[in-house]
Amino acid sequence: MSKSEPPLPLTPAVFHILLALFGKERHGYDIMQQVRADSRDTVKMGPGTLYGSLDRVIEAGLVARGDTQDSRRIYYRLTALGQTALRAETERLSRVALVARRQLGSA
Amino acid sequence: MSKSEPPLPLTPAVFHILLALFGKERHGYDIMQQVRADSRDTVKMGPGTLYGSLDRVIEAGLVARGDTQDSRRIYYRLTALGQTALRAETERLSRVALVARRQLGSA
DNA sequence: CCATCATATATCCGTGACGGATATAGTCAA
DNA sequence: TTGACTATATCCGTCACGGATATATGATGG
Repeated sequence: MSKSEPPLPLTPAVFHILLALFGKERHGYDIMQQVRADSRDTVKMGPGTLYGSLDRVIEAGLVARGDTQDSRRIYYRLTALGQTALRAETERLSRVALVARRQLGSA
Repeated sequence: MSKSEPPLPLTPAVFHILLALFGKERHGYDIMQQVRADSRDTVKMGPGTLYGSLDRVIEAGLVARGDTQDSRRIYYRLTALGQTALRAETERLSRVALVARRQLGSA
C-alpha cells in the first residue's frame, strides 16, 4: 500500500536514511554507521528510530527491499520516488541553510 | 529554570523560530509569517506548534520576553544562548546539506 | 577457554513534539 | 453586519522518536 505522495518536509531521521541509501544498497546496521558519518556524529540513530522509520518509509514507497542476498543481512534500496523525495528535500534544506547563513552573516 | 545546554540538533520548528527572531524582536503571529517567508511556504507552523515550542524554548533559555511593549502583542527575543544554538544548528544544517548535494551531484 | 565487544536485526513502549481544531477578541473593509 | 485578517491561547489526539531490551553470531584477547 504505497502512498502516492511523500509528505515534505521529510523528518530528519527519514532524510538521513534516504541519503545513506543513495547510490548504494545497504543493510540496517550499515545505514546507522553511514548516518553517523554523514552527520559527523551529530545524529545518533538508535535501532528504534531506524527500524521504525524503515517501516514507514517502505510503507510510503520511498524505499524497497534490495536484491543483494546475504543470510543475516537485509538490504534496502531507494525507489525512484525515494530519490525524488531526497532531491527535493536536499534542495529545500540547502535553501533554508542559505537563508539562515545570510541572516546570521549580516549581523 | 533555564537549562544549561541546548540539545542539538534543534527540532525544525525550534530552528525556524530562532531564525525568525534573529536580529529582531517579534510577536507570535509575526513569527508565523516570517517562518513561512524564510521557508518559501514549505513550512506551515500552526498556533499549536508555535506556542508550544515557544514555551519549551523559553524554558530552555533560548528565548526571552522582549522589551517592546504593546498591549495585545507579546514580543520575544533571542538570548545569547539562543544565538549560540542558532549558529551551531545553522552550521550543522549547512554541512549536512553540503554532504547531501555532493552525494546527489556525483551520480 | 571464556569473556567481551562489534555486528546485526528486531520489538516494546514511554515521552514528548507536533499540529489541527477550537475559542476569544479587536480591526477594517465591502 | 458579515467576513477576513490579526493576534494570542489552550486542548488533545497522533505519531515519530529513541532508549532499553532481547537474541544470535563472529572476532578478539587475556
